[in-house]
Amino acid sequence: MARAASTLELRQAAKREAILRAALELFAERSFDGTPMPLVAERARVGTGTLYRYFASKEALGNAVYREAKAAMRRALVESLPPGLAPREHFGRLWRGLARFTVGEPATVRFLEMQHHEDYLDAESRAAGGELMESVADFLRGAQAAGAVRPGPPEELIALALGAFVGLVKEAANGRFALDEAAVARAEEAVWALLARPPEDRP
Amino acid sequence: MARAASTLELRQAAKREAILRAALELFAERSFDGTPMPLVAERARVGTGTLYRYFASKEALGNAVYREAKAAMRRALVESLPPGLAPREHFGRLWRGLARFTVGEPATVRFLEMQHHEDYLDAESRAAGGELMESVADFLRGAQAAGAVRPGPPEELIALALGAFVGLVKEAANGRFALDEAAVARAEEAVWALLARPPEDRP
Amino acid sequence: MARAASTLELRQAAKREAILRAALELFAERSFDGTPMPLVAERARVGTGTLYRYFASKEALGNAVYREAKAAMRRALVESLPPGLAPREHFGRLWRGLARFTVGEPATVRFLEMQHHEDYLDAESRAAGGELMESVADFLRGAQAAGAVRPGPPEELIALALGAFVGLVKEAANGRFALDEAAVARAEEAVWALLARPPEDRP
Amino acid sequence: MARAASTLELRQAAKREAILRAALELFAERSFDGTPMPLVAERARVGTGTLYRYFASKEALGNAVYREAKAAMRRALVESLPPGLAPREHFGRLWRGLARFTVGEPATVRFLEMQHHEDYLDAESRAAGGELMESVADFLRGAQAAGAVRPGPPEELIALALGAFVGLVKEAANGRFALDEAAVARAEEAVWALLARPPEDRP
DNA sequence: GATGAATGAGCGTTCATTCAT
DNA sequence: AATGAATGAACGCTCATTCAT
Repeated sequence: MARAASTLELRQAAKREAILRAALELFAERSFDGTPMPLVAERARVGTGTLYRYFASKEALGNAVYREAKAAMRRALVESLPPGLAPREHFGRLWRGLARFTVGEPATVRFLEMQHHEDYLDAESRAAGGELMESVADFLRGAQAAGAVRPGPPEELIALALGAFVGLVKEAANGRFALDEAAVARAEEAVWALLARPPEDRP
Repeated sequence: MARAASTLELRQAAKREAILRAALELFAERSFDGTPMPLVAERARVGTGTLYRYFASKEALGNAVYREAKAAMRRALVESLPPGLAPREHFGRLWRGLARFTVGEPATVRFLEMQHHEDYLDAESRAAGGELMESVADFLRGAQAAGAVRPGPPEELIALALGAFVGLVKEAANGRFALDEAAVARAEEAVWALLARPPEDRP
Repeated sequence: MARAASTLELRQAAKREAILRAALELFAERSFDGTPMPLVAERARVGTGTLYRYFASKEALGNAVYREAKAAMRRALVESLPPGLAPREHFGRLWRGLARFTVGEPATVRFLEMQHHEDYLDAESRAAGGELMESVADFLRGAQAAGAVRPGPPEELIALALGAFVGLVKEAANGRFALDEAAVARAEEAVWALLARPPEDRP
Repeated sequence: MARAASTLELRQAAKREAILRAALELFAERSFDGTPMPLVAERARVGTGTLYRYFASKEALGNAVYREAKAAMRRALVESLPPGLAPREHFGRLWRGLARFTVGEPATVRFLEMQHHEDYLDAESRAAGGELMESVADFLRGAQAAGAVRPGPPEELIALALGAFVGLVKEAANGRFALDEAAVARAEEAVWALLARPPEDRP
C-alpha cells in the first residue's frame, strides 16, 4: 500500500506543478528558445536555482512540459469517450472534446501546435502521445471495416483531420474569424465529410 | 533599354540569393531564434559582416526570407491555374500545385508553417500573401454560389483545408508515412469532400 | 531604527564600488569609448555578466561614474569651506581643496576634465554639479559687491579660473613640471590676480 | 631646384587635404574613437580604400591631423606677432590671435583641446607644437627679466593662461555665455593680470 | 591610382547554469 | 531544500583594414 504523502512531498509536488505551468505558458507565448529560465522562475514564484532542483536543464523542462501537455490532451479526449459509440458520434465526441480542451487550455494547445519541438525533445517525449494516436487509429480502422470511414492509411486521415483542427485554431487566433460554437459545429461537419466514406462508394 | 547587369551586380545578386537560401534552410531547420547569424554566413559561404551589407539586421533578413517564401508559394499556385476551370478541377490544381511545391521546396513550406513569425515580421511582411488568400477566398465564394462548395465563411474552409495539407506534410516529415503521389491523391479526394457541398443538400 | 547591513549587502556594496572605481580609472586612462566592458570587469575582478547586474548598460555605468565623480569633487570643495571667510581666503580654500583633491584622486579629476561626456550623459547627470557651480558663482557675486573681485559675468570668471587649474594639472601630467606645493601656491597667487579687482580701479 | 608639381601631384595633394579636413571635423565632432573610417571617406568624397593610400592607418591619420592642427595654430599666432612689441601688447596679440583662430577654425581648436590624443599619438606628434611653446616661454622669460611678468617657471604660467583660454572656450561652447568681442576683451584683461607682475612687487 | 565589397576580430549584452549561503 | 548572485560562452552587430577589379 502506498505510503501517505508527507507535507513536504506535497509542497514539492505543488512547486513542480507551478514550474511546469509557468513554463508551458511562457513557451506558448514566446517559444522555447525565446523564454529565459529566470522568467520561468519568476512566473512560478520560485528562485532561479530551484528550477534546477526539479529539472536537470532547460531541455529537460521542455521535455516534461511537452509530455504533460500530451497527457493532458489525451485525458481530455479519452474522458469524452464512452465505449460503443457509432463512428459519427465517436468522431463528434473527439472533435468537441478537442474544441473544449482548446478553449479551456489554450496555452497547451498552442504549445503543442508549435514547431521545433524536435530541437530539444528526447526519444521518450517523441513517443509520448503515440498511444492516443494509436487508439484513434484503432477507432478509424474499426470504422473503415464497418464502411463508415473512407479507406486508406488511418495515419493519413488523422494527419488531415488533426491538421484541419489546428489550422482552424491557428487562423482563429490570428483574428481571421471567431472560434464560436457555430464555427466548431460547421467544421465538425466538414471534417467528418473528409473522413466519411463517400456516399457514391456505398453499396 | 535596360543596361546589361555588370559582373559585379551579378555576383552581388547571387550572393544575396545565397544568403536568403541559407537563412531559409536554417530558419526552417532550427527556427529563427535558434539560428545564429554566423551560421547563416557560414552556410552562405560569406563572412559574418557581409550579411549586414545585404540585410540591415537579422530581423530584416527574416522579413526578406518570409516575403520571398510567400511570393514563391504564390507563384507556384498561380502558375498551376488556367482560368475558367470547374471548381473541382480548380481545387485539384491548387492541391497538386501545393504538393509539387512542397516536394520541390520543402524548406520553404516548412518555414512558412512555423509559428512565432509574429515576433519579427513587420507590417508589410504580415500583409504579404494576403492576396493569395483573397484569391482563394474568391474562388470559394464563386464555387459556393455555383452550389459546388458547402456554405460558410470561406476563411474557415481555407483554414481547414490548408490545415489539413499542413498536417499531412508535417506527419509525413515525422516519418509516419510517405508523401507519395498516391497519398497526395487520396488526400485530395478527402479534402475535396471537406470542401464540397454535401450530396444530401443538393436538390 | 535602520536594520544592520547583512554580509551580502556589504559584499554587494563593495562590488559596486569596485566596478565604479575600475570604470573611473579606465575611462580616465582610455576614455569612455575606448574602454571595453570586459576590461572594466577584469579590473574590478568580476565576471563580465556581473557588470550588468549592477548597471543596466555601459551608458548607465558611465552616468554613475560621472555623478560619483561630481559628488566627490563637490564634497572635497565644500568641506574645505567654513562660512564667513574673506574672499581671498575663500578662494584660497577652494583652490587648495581642488589641488588636494587632484593629488588624492587624479583619476576623478582627469575623468571630469574629459570631453565627449555629452555622448552618453543623461539629463540628470548633466545637471549634476550645477549646484557647485552655482554656489561658486554666488561667492563671486558677493565678492564683486564687496569690491574684492573684478566685475563681469561670474560664469566667465569661473571658466577662466577653473580652466587655469585644469591647464596646470594637464601640463603637469604631461611631465612639463611638477605639481608640488610651491607650484600650487604660485598658481593660487596668479589666479587670484586674475579674479581680484585690479588695484588701479580701487578708490 | 624644385621640380614643378604635376597635375597629378596637385590632385593628390588636394585629396590629401580633403581627407585631413574631413577627419579633423569628424574627430572634433565625435572624437577619434567615435569616428569610423568609412565616414571620413564619405565626408572627404573619396573611397574608403583611398584613405589607406594616403595614410597607413587610422592612427597615422590621427597623427597627421594632430600635427596639421598644431601647425595651423602656430601659424595663426606667429603671424599676429611683429617683433619688438611691449609685453602687454605682445600678450594681447597672442590672446586675440587665439580668439580669432578659435572663431575661424573652431574644429581645430576643439580637436586640440580634446583629451586622449595620447592613445594614438606617436613621439613626433607629441613633440609637435613644442617650438610654439618654446617661443612663448622665451617671450615670458624676457618679460620677466624686464619686470613685466610675475616670476616663476614660464611653463606654469603658459599652462595657466592657455588653460584659462581653453576653459573660456569650452564653457562658451556649452552655452553658458556668448564668446563675443567684449567677453574676449574682459578675459584678456583678467588673464594679463594673472601673468603680470603684481604692482605691490614693483619697486 | 582609386575603389568599395568583403572580412573577422572585437564590441555591448544576454542567459543557461552553478554554488556559496 | 531553496535561493539568487555570479559567471562566461555565445549572441547580434560594427568597423579597421584588405584586395580584386
